[in-house]
Amino acid sequence: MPQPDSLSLTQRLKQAGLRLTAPRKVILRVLDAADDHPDVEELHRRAQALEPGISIATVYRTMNTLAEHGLIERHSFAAGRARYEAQPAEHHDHFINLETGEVVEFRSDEIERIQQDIARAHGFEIVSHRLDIFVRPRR
Amino acid sequence: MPQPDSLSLTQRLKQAGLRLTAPRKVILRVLDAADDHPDVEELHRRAQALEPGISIATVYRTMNTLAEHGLIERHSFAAGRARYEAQPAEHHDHFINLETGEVVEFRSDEIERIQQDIARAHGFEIVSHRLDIFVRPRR
DNA sequence: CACCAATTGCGACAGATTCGCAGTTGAAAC
DNA sequence: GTTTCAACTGCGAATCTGTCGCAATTGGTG
Ligand SMILES: [Mn+2]
Ligand SMILES: [Mn+2]
Ligand SMILES: [Zn+2]
Ligand SMILES: [Zn+2]
Repeated sequence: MPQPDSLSLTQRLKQAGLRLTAPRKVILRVLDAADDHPDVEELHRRAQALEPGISIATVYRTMNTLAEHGLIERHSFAAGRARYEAQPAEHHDHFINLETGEVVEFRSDEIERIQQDIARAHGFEIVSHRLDIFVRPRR
Repeated sequence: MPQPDSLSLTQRLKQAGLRLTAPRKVILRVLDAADDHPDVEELHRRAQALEPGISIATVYRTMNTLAEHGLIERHSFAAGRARYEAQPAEHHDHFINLETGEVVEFRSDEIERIQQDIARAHGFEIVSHRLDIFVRPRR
């Protein structure tokens, strides 16, 4: 059951009872424009480009707040910095191209279904999951 | 194509051209005895119990070395410390019980196959992957 | 327009892991 | 059995990512 994703990030932020502050306006715009999976430093860089003065601590805190409220997803594909994306309309998993660092999204209803089946067989209920596939181009 | 897993960790260590030092003897024994997914602190604790004086820096370095040579697997189920296990004979994925912290292993040949198919369809070759499923007991 | 809890910027702090370095030691070669 | 020396170790300092305390600011409601 995905959330009402027809709403903009801004609308969802207010709906969650959070304040639409100046830094958040900028960060939400950055997230909305992103078609990749930027880390906090990159988000900060992009936000700074739009509006200098935003603190990186605020980016960190905002990502925490947005994640807690389900407006974004946090990933940790590799060691090091976490990476983020706006909560997608439909769940997907990721290929990480080890040669380029590029991240490609995919989705398999079949895999999703099997996960459910196995979890149920073990007496579990799935809260969340992540499937990260590290790949390289076929030669 | 799994590696020659019939060999003991010790044998594989030597075969990799690594030195079988006193601390490593202990750490390998700890890894071999573990049936769970301990973190560095826990490994250090267990190693200390067998042989006081082993430094945690050595445990860190040893885990890196063993991982580089494919003798162990490193996991990061949650934020915080990484967790380890001896390279299993057969690949498996993990359920993480959010209520107890317990880790349960499972394997689905079907999921593995589908991953291969999708990767191939994208022109990728899989190097590695991880599927972590965070669950709770069904009420 | 006043009010006040939520939010921000800043620098200090924390947790996990890595690193530099001097001393030790496997194990290969005498 | 000795010698030899690069690999390895212990220690503490350093690094890196992320969090926190606090005083100042500010959304948004009345
Ligand atoms: Mn999935
Ligand atoms: Mn798998
Ligand atoms: Zn994605
Ligand atoms: Zn496991």
